[in-house]
Amino acid sequence: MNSKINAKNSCPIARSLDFLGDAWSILILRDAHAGLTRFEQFRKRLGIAPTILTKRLATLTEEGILEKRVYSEHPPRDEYVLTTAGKDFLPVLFMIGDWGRKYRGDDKLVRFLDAETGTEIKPVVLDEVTGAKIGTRPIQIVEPGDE
Amino acid sequence: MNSKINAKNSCPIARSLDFLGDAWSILILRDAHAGLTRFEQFRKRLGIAPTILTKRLATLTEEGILEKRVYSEHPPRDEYVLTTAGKDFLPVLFMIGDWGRKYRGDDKLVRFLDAETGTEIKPVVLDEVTGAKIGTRPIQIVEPGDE
DNA sequence: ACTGTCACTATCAATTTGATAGTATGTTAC
DNA sequence: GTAACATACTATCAAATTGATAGTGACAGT
Repeated sequence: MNSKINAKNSCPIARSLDFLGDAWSILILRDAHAGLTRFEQFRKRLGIAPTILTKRLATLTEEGILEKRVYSEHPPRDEYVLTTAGKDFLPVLFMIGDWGRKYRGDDKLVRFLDAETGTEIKPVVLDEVTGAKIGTRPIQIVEPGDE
Repeated sequence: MNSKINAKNSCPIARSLDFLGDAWSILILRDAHAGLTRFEQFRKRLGIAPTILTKRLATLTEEGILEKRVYSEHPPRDEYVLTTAGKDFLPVLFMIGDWGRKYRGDDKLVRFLDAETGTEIKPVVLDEVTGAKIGTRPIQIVEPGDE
């Protein structure tokens, strides 16, 4: 898919697809949120070929989702940390996970707990304005320019 | 990426990646939620090659996200409608869109309004149990088997 | 008969993927 | 001091996927 089409699309979903729309990128982001930062950590955890990992990390860095940082001059070592944009991707990951748990789940899934209460997190998407759950009320789509 | 790896993974995010992790699939789902159902509708709206569209629709159908339905015997015509699993994907689409609006947005984006109130929808992910916004509190990851 | 619509399939060049091996720059153990 | 190890990659290349273009089959309308 030509990413230049998406970048100029008026749809906010399409705009996100330059890096999303690739399974490895999503898994890298997941692991970055779990605390991984280094090339070898990602490679081992994901079982991804180094060629592909290099490409994905480069894309995510260009897209401003990860940031490359030198953590050792001698020997020269780099790590990849989440930017604010990357951290803000967490809700998307949670919703993807929630869908997977519901429709691809069985008893052997990882669980995410609230560290303070120890309770399992049940993510829901609400409209902050009306307080309604997404999907329970009709939606109106407005193209830019139309009033 | 080998999809069989993801299907047996203990991570709910990985389990979702058999169809997600492809930009076209996400766009097809977006348009299905906007009311499109037919091959030619998707093809024209997305500018996708028919070979690719056939493959994506087949995958989404196999995965139980879309359902193929004959809407005319003479002439023979099919359409693709969202299953419950497909409809439940809407919150994910909203969060992807929300991220895109924040980090890839400008003034020329489509807006989503609550049809009843006419207000713009501002999606947030909350933990239904604690009521806290996702990302504001530390998370504990529990592997299956570990107590 | 001819043109049009719809839901595709066939063909095939170009791109992307990803497995494997190797490299550059160092540190550590003996 | 040299052999092994660690990290973050790059080079190579076969295989798979992508996607552009053209065509097909079943019908409808005029």
